[in-house]
Amino acid sequence: MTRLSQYLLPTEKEAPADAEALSHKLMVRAGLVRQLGAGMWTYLPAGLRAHRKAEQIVREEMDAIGGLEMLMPVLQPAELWRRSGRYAIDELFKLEDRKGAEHVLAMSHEETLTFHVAREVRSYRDLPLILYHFQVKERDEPRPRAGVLRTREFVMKDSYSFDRDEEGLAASYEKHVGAYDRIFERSGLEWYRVEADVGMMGGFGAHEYMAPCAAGENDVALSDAGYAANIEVASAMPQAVPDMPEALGAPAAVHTPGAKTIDQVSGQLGVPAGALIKALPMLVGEHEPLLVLVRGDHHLNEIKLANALGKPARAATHEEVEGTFGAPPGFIGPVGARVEVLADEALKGLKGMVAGANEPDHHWRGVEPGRDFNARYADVRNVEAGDTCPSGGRIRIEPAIEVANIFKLGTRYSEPLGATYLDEDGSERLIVMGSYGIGPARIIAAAVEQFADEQGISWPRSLSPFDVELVTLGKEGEEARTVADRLYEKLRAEGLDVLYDDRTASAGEKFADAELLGCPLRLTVGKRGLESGEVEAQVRRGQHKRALPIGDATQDTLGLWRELP
RNA sequence: CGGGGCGUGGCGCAGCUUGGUAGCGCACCUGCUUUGGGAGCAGGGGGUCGCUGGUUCAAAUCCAGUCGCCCCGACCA
Repeated sequence: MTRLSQYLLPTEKEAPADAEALSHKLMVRAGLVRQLGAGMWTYLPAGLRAHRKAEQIVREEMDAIGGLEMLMPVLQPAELWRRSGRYAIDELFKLEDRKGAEHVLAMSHEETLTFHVAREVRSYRDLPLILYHFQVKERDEPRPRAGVLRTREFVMKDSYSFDRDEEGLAASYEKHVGAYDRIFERSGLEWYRVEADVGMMGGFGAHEYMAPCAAGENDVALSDAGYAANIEVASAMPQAVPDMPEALGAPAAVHTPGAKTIDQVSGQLGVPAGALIKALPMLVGEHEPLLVLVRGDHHLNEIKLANALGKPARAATHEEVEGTFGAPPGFIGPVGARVEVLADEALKGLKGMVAGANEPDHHWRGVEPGRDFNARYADVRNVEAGDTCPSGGRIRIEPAIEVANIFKLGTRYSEPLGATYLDEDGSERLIVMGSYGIGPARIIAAAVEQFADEQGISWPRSLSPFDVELVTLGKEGEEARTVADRLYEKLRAEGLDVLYDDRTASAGEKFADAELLGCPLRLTVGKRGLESGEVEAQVRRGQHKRALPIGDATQDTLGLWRELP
């Protein structure tokens, strides 16, 4: 029974003043969600329907690859997290019960499920397994933001694969790639599967599913040649520097008073920023000094640097630069450097460069990497729009929201939690794991972001809280009401989810609300249409209207529905 | 955690500079009229001015503290 007169769909003409992101504004205005606190959101009935639509797509595709649904608690003993070494994570909510026993609120369920599998799985005959659940995750986010996009509590579908070996893991991983590809195909979103950072903790590989939208927190490097990677790990051929200065037989000192920044140096010397060598004094693992070089117009990517070094590095402070690096900040350079030098690969083979002279107010011109200083090389820069990707296309960079990720865990959890099995030869082996997350709330928020227009939300039909919004303009006892009542019952009998706006409100108000909520199809039954024996159908995406003869309205609606995006 | 901003009926805001017991629009309730693009008229209900303390005869307004929320950055298993 979804008559709007008896439903809770509190729409607002104005968005909350503190809302910034489009999905935040529209989901509140359309009556889908309400805020309880920072990063805490309530789903109202219609919002929950959309969330469930996303969940159901995920569930069906998980079941299709043999995933087994279960349910694990959010409240957990702290001990489990001590064993995996994740107890110290700041994002983990910690609490005590009345007896003083320590607990946590789970931020994901690797520990929990590995704990169970360690007890229930004994033989290679029990493997492989894919287990999953939909459960609330709790994370003490440093900064919740953008409505439902980044919250402290949210539902995630997380699945975990358990295999005998890495070969098995690869197969389970591929199954998830297939399932996730189908999930996002069905969702109606614009999406990309991109290479992701595997982080310090794991080694084999990871992908993220990204939905491009303005409120996205990630930057994704894309090319028409099919390249897609998170900017954190993206790699590409740099663009050539225009108007490079001429090469010199040997470096020549130049006076550059007060020129401490790339802009100042390139301005004073009249050379492009790309002709400069940007020298970044870093400390690796807090102690080892390292001078990292990138082209003047490029930017260091600290994640790629950490991956190249095998451990994180941070920028040295001014005091540390003068002490440890023996050079004045702003004029540091690789020629005659006292510390180890790591150069970005984009510097290889360049000539006629400008670099700091390690003396106040001086630079060198005509510097050539390899000739004038030695360095080891690694790809540690951010790709830039316009670079050439490995498959030959030009890179563009778009903001996107991470809607899912898949990750090869290996034995990261099976080892500390003792998840082993007996192999055919009787030897005890560690179970090899993968973990795969997907956020239904982000899917629906991304859909709102991607397809909204001036009037409001425009759902893809796969995610819409209702298939059809039926608007009657007739009052109790009038023909338009009677006809709409009948149509409502018929459409429901055909299996469509119909939101029936039977309120006594003005036509304008009903239409505006319908467009704000954004169901893919709207049917209007009013006196005007009935005079010519028709009801009006309006497709939300593009707002094209079409008249349906009353007698065929049910079948015509079903036909229209099947063609919708 | 660093920087910035904001807390006044459900939503959006004014009032604060210069203290005198709270107002506007929307929404809501009642009645009548209206009914294909956010209706009209009339009547009405609803606010510890985030909280605590201080100054004062008197605090939404001044002072101190505190809590909450938003944005940028850092962070993001």
